[in-house]
Amino acid sequence: MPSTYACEVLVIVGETGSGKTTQIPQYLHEAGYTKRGKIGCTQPRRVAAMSVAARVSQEMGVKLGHEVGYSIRFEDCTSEKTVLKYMTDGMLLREFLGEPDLASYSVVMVDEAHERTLSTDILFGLVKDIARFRPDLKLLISSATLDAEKFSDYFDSAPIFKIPGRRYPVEIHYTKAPEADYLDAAIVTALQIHVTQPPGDILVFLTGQEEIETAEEILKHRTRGLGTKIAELIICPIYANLPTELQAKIFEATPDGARKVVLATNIAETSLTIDGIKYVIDPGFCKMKSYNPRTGMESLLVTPISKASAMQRAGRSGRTGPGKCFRLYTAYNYYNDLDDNTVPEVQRTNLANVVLTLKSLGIHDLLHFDFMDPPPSEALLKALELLFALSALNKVGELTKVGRRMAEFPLDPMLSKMIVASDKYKCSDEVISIAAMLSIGNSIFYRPKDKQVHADNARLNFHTGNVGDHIALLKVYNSWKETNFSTQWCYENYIQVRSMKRARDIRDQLEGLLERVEIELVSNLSDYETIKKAITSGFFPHSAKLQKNGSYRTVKHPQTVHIHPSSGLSQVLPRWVIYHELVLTTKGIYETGNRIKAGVRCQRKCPVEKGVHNRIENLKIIVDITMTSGLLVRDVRAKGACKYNFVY
DNA sequence: GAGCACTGC
Repeated sequence: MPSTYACEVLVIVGETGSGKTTQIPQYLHEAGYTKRGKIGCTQPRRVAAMSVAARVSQEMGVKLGHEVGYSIRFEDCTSEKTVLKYMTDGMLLREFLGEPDLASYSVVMVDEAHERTLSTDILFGLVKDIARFRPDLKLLISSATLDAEKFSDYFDSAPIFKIPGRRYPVEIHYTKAPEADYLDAAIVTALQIHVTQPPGDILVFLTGQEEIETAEEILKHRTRGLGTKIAELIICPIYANLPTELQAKIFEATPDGARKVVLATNIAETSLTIDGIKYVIDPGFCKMKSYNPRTGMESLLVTPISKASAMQRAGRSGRTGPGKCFRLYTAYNYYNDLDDNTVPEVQRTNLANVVLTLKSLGIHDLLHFDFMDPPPSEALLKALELLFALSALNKVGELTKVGRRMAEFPLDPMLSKMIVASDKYKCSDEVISIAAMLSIGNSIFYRPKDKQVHADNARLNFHTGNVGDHIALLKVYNSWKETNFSTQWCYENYIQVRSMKRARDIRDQLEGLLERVEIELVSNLSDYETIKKAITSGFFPHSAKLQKNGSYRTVKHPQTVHIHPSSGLSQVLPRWVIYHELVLTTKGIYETGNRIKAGVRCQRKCPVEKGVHNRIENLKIIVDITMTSGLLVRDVRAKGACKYNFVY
């Protein structure tokens, strides 16, 4: 049936501004496709799903949430009437769990497929599979020009349909020789544009908060030195962790005679668009997550970007008129050293959660799952091994009852396991708070440069009684709750309001899910030991033992690590610790010697010479250890150790 | 005594 099958899948290529996302679902609706099911359209980001749905409902003259709606985590704006449904790709993946054949859909459109998010890649395999026995299901895969052929090949030579887009020309400039210090080069370039080029704002792509803060200081210093000889230069930093009220600055209109320079992370590449940008400075780097399946360690590394990413960055200067992009690498570097596309996330991440999801969809032979770009098999095996150790899978790789309960939670398996275990220890109330706090990552505590001492003191308050970081997080959440979720309280305690609100949303969702897996909401604050036991039954693979010299040795993949100074236990040094994650830092180059360099893997070709290579190699193994006290770990270690012999 | 790209469920 290849010929009939091929007609059911269509690859759409359309640049931004082609209207594919808003128009195609409407055409299909008019053509009668919604008579026998919904049209679902996935987006990588929540904001996009919401705003596109709003626009389409307006164009169709219907109320948002009626015929046209959207569905994102924490917010379902659809009704029984909804026939055009915009949603995040992760949301459709969750829907698969309840409806494995997507019976209520007649059309699925995977939009922005070129971004290759983890969810998009999993969806590919799943929709390709159901299309085999559901010839009535139409699949639309919409992507940027570069990978159209690849998508077409994957979907059995599906036809490609091109939609022209409108775009302003962008002039690309390269450096004549590689830059030794891209940060300095970026600053010099920005100042040169400022004094020599016609009006228009500047966007500089940097790798992270620290780099942005450094650049801001240097720029301020240098423009001050020039005094009134030059026009005003307004410096606007922007990165995801910047408090919301400070982010607003980039959207303020630039006053006449002045020029704005926006110092941004990759957030400005896809997630937000800034009006008035005419010049882009692209040093060619970003921070990227990579995963070492051998050690199970994830790390963030400064890495050269891909050609696709460089083109996306350049395009940011041509949104409202012709633009210019200054690449701080040579044309030779661009054509010969940069990869065509960014390595898809599925190939550089821990797959424990993906494997749990696929298993609960009844897909057992994961090594032969039809990934467009398969992850390393070691990563799959590692995930299977972990799930087995957590008792989520049995010896033949089938989901256990524990595993089925775990799969209900949108969390990493170790966090889900800790929640499932809290049933036994009668402390689910506290454990879901901790799980929610841990799952937002490390953006809870706000630590401005000029008030570090105050911020650190505020943080230490939550550690009274020498409690570990997990219990401290619980105290933070409960204290905030006692103030009736006060914003003022957050400011006084140097805590990020936005993160806390997210923690509350996640916690509410987890509380709702407890009911589904029949875990009673029980609180037990009189005894932290039960809470620690629950945490340990999820996190025993992350245990480490104190060494004589004050460092720690991890149990599973023996390696020397240190407690991160931001941990409340960095001065306490318990005999045993359970840590939440290992992080790469600049500490310990001599303690761990070569092992550190071994930790920095996946080093890829670099478009610039020496200077930047040094920046990368000087990163060392980071280790943040967040932990509970030690006594629990001993019995758990024994339990974990005997389970590690799993061979799939 | 050091760091946290960006999403998403």
